[in-house]
Amino acid sequence: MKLENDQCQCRTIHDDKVMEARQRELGEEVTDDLCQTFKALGDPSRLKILWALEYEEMCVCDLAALLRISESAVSHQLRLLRTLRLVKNRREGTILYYRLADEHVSQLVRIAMEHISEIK
Amino acid sequence: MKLENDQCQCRTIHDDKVMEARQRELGEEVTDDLCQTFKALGDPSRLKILWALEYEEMCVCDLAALLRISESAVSHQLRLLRTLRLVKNRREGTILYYRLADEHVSQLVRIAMEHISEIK
DNA sequence: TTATTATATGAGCACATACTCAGATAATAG
DNA sequence: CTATTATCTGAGTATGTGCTCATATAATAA
Repeated sequence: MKLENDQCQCRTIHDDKVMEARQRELGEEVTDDLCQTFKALGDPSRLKILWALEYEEMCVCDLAALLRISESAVSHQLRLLRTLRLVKNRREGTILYYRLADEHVSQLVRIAMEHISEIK
Repeated sequence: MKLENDQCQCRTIHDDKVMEARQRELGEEVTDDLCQTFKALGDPSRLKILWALEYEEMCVCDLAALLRISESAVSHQLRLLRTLRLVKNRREGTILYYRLADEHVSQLVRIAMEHISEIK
């Protein structure tokens, strides 16, 4: 058992493991991008929006009616999902129809469902 | 174009779509469980922990040294990950070695990486 | 042009959460 | 038993975030 004090007072028991793990570490930017994606899926309103859009495109009004929250709230969430390129939209007159940007959301939800069904 | 005011002042443009979406809606409990899982992956410290454990089991000290945060902070996060059955541990004397509970975390991270790499 | 409809957006607030700190447990050594 | 080591945990705090409200913008209709 080995003790080592560095400036942040961290004890390190297995230096070799820590060193190896550092080789494999994700960059800060990649980590943050991944977290933003997962965080987007980690809110009930946004997850419901994405789940609804997996089946067919919908407008802001429809999503607000479905989730029983304000259109403003939906719009705020859609902006975030747009920024993360999880949804896209197309305009038809004054109406904006939103849809999933790609297959990844569906895949992520499906795997997470597998997980929660196996641990219950 | 159809206007309909219910008690929560929501306009619904496409009643049919909303009705269909309601049939497919996830239950509240499933939604919350999914969100908790994604939220767990949506924090940089927890994601780094999970990413490290994907390669090999590690103890609290090692993870604290790797992430350069306190052991207490690591322990708090590991408790959450344990509750969500994302990690497991085994005891060897006073040391607890943590590892991933199943394959789902790896799969989720891999798909999320695909997503962020395709949108850059 | 003005009016209407659908959506977007900034500010503010209430609640959630990730950390620190102090102290409690659990296993082992002497 | 006591001392030490590794980990856990509750309370407090600072930051983050999801909503509401008011207002702005964009496309269409009259």
